[in-house]
Amino acid sequence: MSHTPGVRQAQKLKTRRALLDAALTLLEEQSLSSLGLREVTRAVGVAPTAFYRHFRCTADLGVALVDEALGSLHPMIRTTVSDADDSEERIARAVELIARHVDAYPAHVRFIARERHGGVQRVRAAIQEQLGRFAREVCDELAKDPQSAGWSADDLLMLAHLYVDQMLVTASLFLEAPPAPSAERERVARLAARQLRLISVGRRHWRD
Amino acid sequence: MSHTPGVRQAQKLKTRRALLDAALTLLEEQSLSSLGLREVTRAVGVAPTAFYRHFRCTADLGVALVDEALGSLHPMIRTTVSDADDSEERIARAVELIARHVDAYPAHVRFIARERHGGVQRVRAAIQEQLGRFAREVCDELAKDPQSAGWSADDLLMLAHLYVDQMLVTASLFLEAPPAPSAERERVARLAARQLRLISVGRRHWRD
DNA sequence: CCATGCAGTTAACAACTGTTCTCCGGAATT
DNA sequence: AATTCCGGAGAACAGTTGTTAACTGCATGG
Repeated sequence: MSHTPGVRQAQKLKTRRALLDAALTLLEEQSLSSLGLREVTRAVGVAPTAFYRHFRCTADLGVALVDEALGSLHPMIRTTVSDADDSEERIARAVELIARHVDAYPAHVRFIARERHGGVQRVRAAIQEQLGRFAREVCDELAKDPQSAGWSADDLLMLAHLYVDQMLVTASLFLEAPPAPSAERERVARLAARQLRLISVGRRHWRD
Repeated sequence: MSHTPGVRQAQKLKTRRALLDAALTLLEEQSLSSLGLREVTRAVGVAPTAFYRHFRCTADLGVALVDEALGSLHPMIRTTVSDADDSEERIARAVELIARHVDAYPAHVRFIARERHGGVQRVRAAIQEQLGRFAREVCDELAKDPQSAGWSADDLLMLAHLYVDQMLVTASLFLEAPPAPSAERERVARLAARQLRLISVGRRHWRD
């Protein structure tokens, strides 16, 4: 039944977390396909063989990281989109929301950006599937908007993909920019805002 | 003076090409940060130490691949953009142009998409610099268009970046789709065309 | 309270990695 | 024709990798 958490499983989850965190740190300056099993265990301070108690291989660990990273990204997207119709301050708020998320989970964002086209097939597939799910959710959100009247389902999905891709591009730009108060960061924010604005303008005049 | 090509340099360039090609092939199912020096030389059929006659390390090889890959991508972008104003068939032609390029140089496209956010800093920087150059060229091209009257330089550059990113996204989608005559491929082409169209609509109504 | 389960350890394995040094043969230079 | 130059080969190095096996200790469930 596994009803009680137990000291046992608690410890297991703890080292699992440590493995994930260590991997995430190591992945800031390399890609998953070069991440060694021993490298991770060494960083955690645990025997190499302990790794197998949690993951079959580093690719499996990568898939787990995808779930975690996009799980944390998940709530953000809905908010971003439901805010990204036309109003100027709403766009600014959406961009700011992305910036805050990148600040809060930089390693997660970097991991997704890096492994989206990375060298490990299963991880790529996991990311693609999750991003597709996001696009469909965004699509649903857009459909609720009265501005979407007369739009075909296909066109809505195409716009949703545009938004999702744009969000990832923006997040990646924030990642490379120096943190909190910097001119570069403001530049990125303004660029992203204007790009979103242009897309919104295109959306408004789509039916011609 | 190095006036004559010579049998000597010809052979050197030949094995250099072999190294680059072998690396490009190996990089189809892994990323650069996990590409081993010996792995490449083994694929070519030369001694591991021969590698050093051409590159200091695999990162240097990666930078060379960036130049090569984006060199081949270079002429395409200008054509794509100078064709991507508003007319419907022009957009279709631009998308078809991207598709053809992906067919002609799939390994190059994959490499750029993969290493753009990959684990090797110098290669990332090289790609970013080249893409920035592309964006500026696209910007120049857009400026010539009478439709860009009244646009600020910043706004033109932001549109240029939008186009460049959109092109990479599209190229990456073509890469994953099955080759020549497939329904999936047509789906990607239509999606890309509509996204370009929406951007064009936004561009047309930007000054409001 | 005792027996089972299981996270983590230790040791060892063959295979692989990047790098250095020394050498060879043939093109290039004079 | 003699000499230099240099792309490549060969061997050896210390260090790393993933994976297996048999183990230890301790929380768990009967």
